[in-house]
Amino acid sequence: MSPATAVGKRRRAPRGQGDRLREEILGAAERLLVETGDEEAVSIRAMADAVGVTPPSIYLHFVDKNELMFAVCERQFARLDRVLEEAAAGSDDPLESLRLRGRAYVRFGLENPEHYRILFMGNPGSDPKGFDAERVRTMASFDHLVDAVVRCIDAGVIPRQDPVFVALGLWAVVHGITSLLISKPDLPWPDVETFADHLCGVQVTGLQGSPDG
Amino acid sequence: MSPATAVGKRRRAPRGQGDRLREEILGAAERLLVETGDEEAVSIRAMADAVGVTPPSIYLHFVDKNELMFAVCERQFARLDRVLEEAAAGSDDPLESLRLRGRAYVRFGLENPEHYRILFMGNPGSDPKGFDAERVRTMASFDHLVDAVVRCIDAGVIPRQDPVFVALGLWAVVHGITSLLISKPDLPWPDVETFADHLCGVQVTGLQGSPDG
DNA sequence: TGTACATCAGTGAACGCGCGTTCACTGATGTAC
DNA sequence: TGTACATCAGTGAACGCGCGTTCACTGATGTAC
Repeated sequence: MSPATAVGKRRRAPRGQGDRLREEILGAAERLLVETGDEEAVSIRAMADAVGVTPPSIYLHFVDKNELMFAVCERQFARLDRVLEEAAAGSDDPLESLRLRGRAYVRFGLENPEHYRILFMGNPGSDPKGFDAERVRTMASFDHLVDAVVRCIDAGVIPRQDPVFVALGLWAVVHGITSLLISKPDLPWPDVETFADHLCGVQVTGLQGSPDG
Repeated sequence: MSPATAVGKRRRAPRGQGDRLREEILGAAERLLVETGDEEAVSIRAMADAVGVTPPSIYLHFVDKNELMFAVCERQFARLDRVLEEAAAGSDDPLESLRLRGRAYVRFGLENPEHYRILFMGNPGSDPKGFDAERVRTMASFDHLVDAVVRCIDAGVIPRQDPVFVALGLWAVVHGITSLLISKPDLPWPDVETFADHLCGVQVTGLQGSPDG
């Protein structure tokens, strides 16, 4: 069933619209990540097959696999940011908004474990080239998190201190929950939402009486 | 330089001591993880080469690659536990001891990123078979962490509550720091020890005034 | 209105590579007679 | 004390596989004359 799965379901794109295939390929890559739950399964051949095209066609739209995976990461980053912003908009209270953000982050990771994995659990050496620290540092969602922390500080619910430092700490906490649940889903975890809320809550509470620096 | 790197440096094991090679192979696997920083580089061929032996020899000592990687994980688990116990013994104060434990955990991960990766950042589907949740749940170091939490509760420095729940939370926090630093080492992180101490401290402080359940 | 041509999306076959694993074997060494 | 033999650590060559990538090509379609 694997070879020629999609044969015949695709018509060659009309003249000006070669770019259509590009989008279809990216879509197929994401679908393969979801369906197989395994980054290894996202091969040039598998993507071509999923789209109903031969492998060399991929190279009409991406110079190599690295560039393709880079594009996939970019799209997931944008999606994550969108999801977090929407969640954060769910409350006017800055602390509650921050909490919603954390909860949405964990949910995003658990609903899209392979997407999350390529974004934040990869080997830095084997991440798509160019998709490096600089890229992560400048990603919108991190700035948005820092802004959210600033709003909490301004509102007086978090003591005044370096918001980037606080943001990195909160990120580490939600990342810890998310990635550990992804890698070890069968441990006796408490309910996820409760767990995330609890840990974020504890973290924020702890910031109040921060004992040392 | 890669082929036959180790040629000649090995003598065939004497009669009763075939098991020697087994240990040498495991050692080579660990060395390869450290040196290449890439689990992919730990192939049957690479290990055989590192030990100065041909690939089929590996199968005299492991039924397949899965069993070999399982053995590597077991050894790392034991090593982690040893490291944590030694660190925790550094103080008689239960809270300080817990903190030392957290700090040592992060250090272990950052000093052995690929070892850490195969233990706690793998895809559950591609972890060595048998090295599953059941194995992790029963690993000594987790029990030891729970015990350490119990000691804190008994000493009154952490409010009385389910120690397994608290332990999972603390684990998630140190895992978050460790794994994020491993995957994104180039972000503008604060000093690692300080950061770990700070987050663990905040977490413990937060547990005092735990706002909800 | 008809035809030659350039454009461009996509193909088919092949490349070299490293992987895990299998199979029939070799050759040193301790042991039994 | 000498020799045949069983044991056992390790070898050499090969298997089939899927991978990323390249190369010369095909054939539909819009455009210029």
